[in-house]
Amino acid sequence: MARWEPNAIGRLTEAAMQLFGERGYAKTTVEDIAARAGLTERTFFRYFTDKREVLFAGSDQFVKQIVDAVRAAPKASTPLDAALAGHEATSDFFAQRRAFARKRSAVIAAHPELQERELIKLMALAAAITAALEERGVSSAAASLAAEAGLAIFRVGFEHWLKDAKNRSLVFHLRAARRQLEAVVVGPRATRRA
Amino acid sequence: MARWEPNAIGRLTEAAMQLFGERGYAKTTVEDIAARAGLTERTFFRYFTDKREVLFAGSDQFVKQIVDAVRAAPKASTPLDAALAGHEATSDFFAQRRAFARKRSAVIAAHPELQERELIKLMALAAAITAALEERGVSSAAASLAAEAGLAIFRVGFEHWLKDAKNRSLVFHLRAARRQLEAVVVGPRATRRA
DNA sequence: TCTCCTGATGGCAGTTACTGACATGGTCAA
DNA sequence: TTGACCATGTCAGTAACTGCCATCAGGAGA
Repeated sequence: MARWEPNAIGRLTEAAMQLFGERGYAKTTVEDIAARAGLTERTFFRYFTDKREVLFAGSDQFVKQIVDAVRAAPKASTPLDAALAGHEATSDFFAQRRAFARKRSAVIAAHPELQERELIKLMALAAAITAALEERGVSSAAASLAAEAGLAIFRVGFEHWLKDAKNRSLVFHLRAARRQLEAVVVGPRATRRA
Repeated sequence: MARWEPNAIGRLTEAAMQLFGERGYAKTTVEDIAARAGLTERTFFRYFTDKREVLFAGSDQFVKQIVDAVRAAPKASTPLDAALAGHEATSDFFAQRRAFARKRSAVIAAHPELQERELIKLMALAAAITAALEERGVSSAAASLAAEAGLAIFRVGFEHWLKDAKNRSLVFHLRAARRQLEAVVVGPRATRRA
């Protein structure tokens, strides 16, 4: 028998999600979170660099999954399509966790401190995608723009996916957003690409 | 003669920029900043909600200037062009402060805590631009995408402007980035818009 | 079986960001 | 001259975060 309950990180994360939802971020102390998880404040700070980070554990693997998909995209893909291939690779993952994603997004949306952390994680993702695109021979500026435009598409598509009463896939919403970005950039009366 | 030295906010901001540059963000306390500005910690927190905010004072007026320019853009402009008209409206402002902008950007780039704050300010700007575009009759999703794509252009253009040894204007770099985004979205062999 | 080492956890003291309540004292209008 | 004003100061308190050392079950080796 193990000396300690397993999965301390998971318990802390779960406790934090609950408490932030119940009382709000500012009104829950790290001690509260640790206590609900059956641990102490000190242990919390061994797993997470700060109070915000508790909702963002595992984002590294997430980035890796996306970057791998960018690398694996067909050579002929445009930079934007390669970036989107990365985001589409998360569709199955999210499909299994729609309810959880909704809760988590609601908590984050309600707390600017958490939004800040989410934004910097997304920019780290953008930087990783930019690097992956550069590996593919895309120029630095084009890679940045494709990565950031891809992120804009992801943000809009993800939001619509969360709200979608019909439960259509993330891929569906990403592609819709992609078409819309094209229209917005090129203009309504533009000739479409060959 | 005034009872107190004038421009407390400016002195605090200047002191903070200096100290963050000299010792780094983490190693300068709010008390340090206040002392260099000839004030106390308590007064610092009357002007700024937290330690990070000291580098972001006045961002409201900044947003207002951009949103006004978006509103003033020609009716016929595409959503993206209207958003970019907003960003171009800052070109003269920045032209006068290139050296300051470089210092400030260097300090922010060196400190993730400050990047987080900058990102959330930029997202607030995106939200304001989105609202302004919706006022113009642009659909919600298109407005979001145009605002975020505009921001991507701004970020890339601004970075190039900072580094530009030839000191070309921000407008120049924004337009270059805009062209590049179009290429990235539509694809290299695409037909250009009429 | 004994022993030693490892590794997750706890305890504790210290620093600093931030807040609320109240005090101070030039300045300026009446 | 006076009194209200208001930017600033003082002080005490909470909570985020850190460094250092203690604890102690379990596994490896003797």
